[in-house]
Amino acid sequence: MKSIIEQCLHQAVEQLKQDELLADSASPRIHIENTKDKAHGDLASNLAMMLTKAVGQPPRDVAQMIIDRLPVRAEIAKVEIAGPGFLNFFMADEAKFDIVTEVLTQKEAFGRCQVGQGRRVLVEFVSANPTGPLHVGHGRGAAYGASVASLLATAGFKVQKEYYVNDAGRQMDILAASTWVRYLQRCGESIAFPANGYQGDYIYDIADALVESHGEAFRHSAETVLASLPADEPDGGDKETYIDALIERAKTLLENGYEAVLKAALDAILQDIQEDLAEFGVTFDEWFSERSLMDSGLVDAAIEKLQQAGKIYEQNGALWFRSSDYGDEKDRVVVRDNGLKTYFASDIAYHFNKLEREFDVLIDVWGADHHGYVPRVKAAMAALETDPDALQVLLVQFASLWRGGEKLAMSTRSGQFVTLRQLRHDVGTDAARFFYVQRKSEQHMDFDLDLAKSQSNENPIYYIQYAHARICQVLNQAADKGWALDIEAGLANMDQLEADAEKDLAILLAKYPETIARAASAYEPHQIAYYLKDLAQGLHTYYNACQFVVDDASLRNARLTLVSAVRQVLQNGLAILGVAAPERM
RNA sequence: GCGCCCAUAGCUCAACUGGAUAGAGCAUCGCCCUUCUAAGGCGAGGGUUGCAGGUUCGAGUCCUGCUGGGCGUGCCA
Repeated sequence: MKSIIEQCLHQAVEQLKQDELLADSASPRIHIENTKDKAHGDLASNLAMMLTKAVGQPPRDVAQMIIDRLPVRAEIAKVEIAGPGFLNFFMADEAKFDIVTEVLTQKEAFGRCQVGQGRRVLVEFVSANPTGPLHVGHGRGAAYGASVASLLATAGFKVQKEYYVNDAGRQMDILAASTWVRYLQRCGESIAFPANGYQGDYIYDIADALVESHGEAFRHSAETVLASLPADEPDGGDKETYIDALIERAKTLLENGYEAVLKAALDAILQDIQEDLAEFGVTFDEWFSERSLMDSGLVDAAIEKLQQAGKIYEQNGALWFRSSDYGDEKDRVVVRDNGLKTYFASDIAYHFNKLEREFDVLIDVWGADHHGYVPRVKAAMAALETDPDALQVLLVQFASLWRGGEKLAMSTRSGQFVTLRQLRHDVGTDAARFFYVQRKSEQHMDFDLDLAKSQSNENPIYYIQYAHARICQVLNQAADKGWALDIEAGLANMDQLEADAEKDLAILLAKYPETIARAASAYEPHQIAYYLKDLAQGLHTYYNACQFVVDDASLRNARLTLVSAVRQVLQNGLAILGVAAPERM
């Protein structure tokens, strides 16, 4: 419908040019919006106001000039000038229900569009360090990233979802050392856990599995392990120095066994994360290993490239990248004075690699605490002569959890945090996915556990699911009476629909495709959530206003056809958000 | 100190990218189940959009300066 009006307005503008009331060079952006107030018709355009200057007449006069040149269309019942110069379009009632046919013929494809034009987009999200289970903070990134990915796919992008696994570097050594100490404790060695180790209980589970599979193969006496190690923090030492020494000791004593311990820990945690996300309805096409980047020499190659571009210099024994040449606050280290490459070095290589895989758009979903990182990654892309604008970093703010009216304090280092798995078990996947995604990502959000958990009218997810279930049950009941829905008869009798609730529903259905397009181009799945609430409300209003299963076959089929179109759109929208559409509740 | 993000009804949040009288849910107060699921519907009250300027036909939205909060500002990841 919008496109029809757009065409008409376009023709009117051309006619204005022919009549020499408007310069040929003028090409106004034709903007059509949905009206908030029914008195303003169904759709409105501000075109006349936009053209005020170009035409040199007051906006309302321009509006009249446009109306005089509008082609006549059956779908448009009436056009009015209103307010400061708005053009208000009133749709013909018959035309309002055309959308129902579209929905029911396109089915799950209804709402798809081509704003993506088949461009290849890589959505990288979650990418939590594999050093422990996912917590609720990761949950928001997971829900958001997954919804953005399916939103983009719906909008005509070719989407690949990727999880970047930080399986290289010192944190992996700390993980191995933490696991080894727990393992030694399980073997009966009296050895204190390092202050800088990963404290969580899950390390015990990995150690237990290690005992199970390898017996005492990695056991060394506490005396041997601790011999001449510096003091740990509780004993007045430095925890960083201590754990580095402990790591070195582990490598020396375990030799090849060290890799085995590390791999056991890494595999166990990765598998846990993978299962956790799968149960959350979040899957990936690729789990991209940082270590594989290192091993295949891509990190060295990327540094080499920067060197050739003259963007690397040495200072204090380290290699620095001149990111400040590209707007970063200061230069950044890529190779430390001890020869180790930084995380940033891997990230440069990773992003370069993404583009080499011929993606047109790169989307990174990051926690907002990493925002300071954006300029240096873009700087690296620019230095490598790739387009920094191809990278779109979407920042997700933290969610604070509330229970019993109190904010839950969380700290990762002490292992005191609510895991994503706990959250799922507590409130269920549907409610969790919906709650995360119903807020704009850059908005700080409060996650009310009691509300998400409550199976009541306070919980918005049930409101939408209930609308879907209601439609299913109505259709079932009609079928039970021998009045199975006849869509053909329904579509042929749409003129039977005269109630306001019915017209409102049809207009809501027509808004779905544009909601998808808008939400996709802004990376805002929350718009889908709000739309679905509106659509569900329209259905509930209709349900209370009219009886669907009536004796009159043509009216009955028309009504059931309308609600089955609503059901289809509810399904399509919920699928994007990763929320189930139950048939009964 | 500097940089980025945020501030909208009592609470949690929207507002179609600058449009008409700023909207929902929850909470409060009225109504509606012998009729397809009341996890529902209809209605009422509730606002100087943090403050002060500016840009223009028009600002919650854009620009500047304040106030208040979050985050960042490592040869950590």
